[in-house]
Amino acid sequence: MRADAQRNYDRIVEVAREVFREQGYDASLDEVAKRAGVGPGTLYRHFPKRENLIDAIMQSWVDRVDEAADKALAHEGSPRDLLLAWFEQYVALISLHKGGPAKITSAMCDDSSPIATKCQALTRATSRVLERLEAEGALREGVDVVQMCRLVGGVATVADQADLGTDDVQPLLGVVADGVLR
Amino acid sequence: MRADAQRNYDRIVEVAREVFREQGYDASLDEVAKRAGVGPGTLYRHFPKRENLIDAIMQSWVDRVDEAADKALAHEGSPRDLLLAWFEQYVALISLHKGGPAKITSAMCDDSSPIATKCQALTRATSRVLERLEAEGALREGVDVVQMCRLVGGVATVADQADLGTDDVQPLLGVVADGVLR
DNA sequence: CAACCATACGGAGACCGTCTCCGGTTAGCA
DNA sequence: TGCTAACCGGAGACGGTCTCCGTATGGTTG
Repeated sequence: MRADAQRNYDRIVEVAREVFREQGYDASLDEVAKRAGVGPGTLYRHFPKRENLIDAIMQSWVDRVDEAADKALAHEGSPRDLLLAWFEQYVALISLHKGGPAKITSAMCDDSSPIATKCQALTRATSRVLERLEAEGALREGVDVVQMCRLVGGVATVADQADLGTDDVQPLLGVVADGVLR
Repeated sequence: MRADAQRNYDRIVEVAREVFREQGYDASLDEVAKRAGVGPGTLYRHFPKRENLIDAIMQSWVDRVDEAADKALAHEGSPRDLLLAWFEQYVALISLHKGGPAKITSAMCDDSSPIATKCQALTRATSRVLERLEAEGALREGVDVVQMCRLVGGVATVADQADLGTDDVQPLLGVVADGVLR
């Protein structure tokens, strides 16, 4: 990649992160281009689809997912506490930007999605939590990772779109936890 | 209302129902106007916001909600069966059009929304089911109607956006049911 | 039945976002 | 220094939302 191309690429990602933080994942891409000081053509050449840009923004995010799982697993407490701790981390991670929960949850299991690797990071981290619960015999039969991600993702999506606060979200996660644990 | 206005109003609603069925709630409103043989101005005068049009389309829908609740309540079986039967009805009702689950679920509890009365019909029907379960002592403490609607709505939203089939949705509803029942 | 006017129509067009095409520019190399 | 492949970026096509305003018409009144 040529030096100027790399420069533009980095600048676009940086600016997009800022714009998406302010306006959510539906923000205008032309606005991103403008703020980055490049033409729309340049932006679309580097990132043909919006998802490609989101993917680029999320590069460092994968590490945070793993760290969050570590943190939840380190926490001592009942299986329910562990699960709830992870659910909260999960929701927080996918709700970083408005529109995120819907984008990420609907891309789950779609390997052709540009953000597929990001979804895999989430399912992998959730698996780690689930394995611990499994080992403790705290899990109901027939519960699998993808289901859990969809359930929690669904809660996060509703919370995101209806602008719910933590107080409204917590009980919902509680129900999901109860439905999944013995 | 003048006769020609009424004629146009009815025609727009009729056409919109058709277009939304084909293309979901995000369909172009200009297209609706065109197919209805009216100008965009006419459409927007009758329905200033997309939700107003959706609301008009859903006029008869409220009856179906009540009927669906009747049907679920008539069904004999365990509390879990009853709840699952209602959940499935619920999902089906709000998933009639693509984009519906998200629209309806995020309008829940927002009295200023044009489709507020429709949401109320849903919560009312859900209440009836919940009261029955309550009377049977099958419900956990601290579960309220809105939470349930959000949970099921969340599942429906994910299913809608990720194009999930019934086979994928059913287990999710099962988890919610287990989380809500004793 | 004619005249009037409040009401409603509808299309031109402003505005915004997406995305492409292509003439011009430039980095990197020989 | 000069060449060329790679890259830039802006003009503009396209499609959607929504408004404004000149025009048409339904309904009423004398």
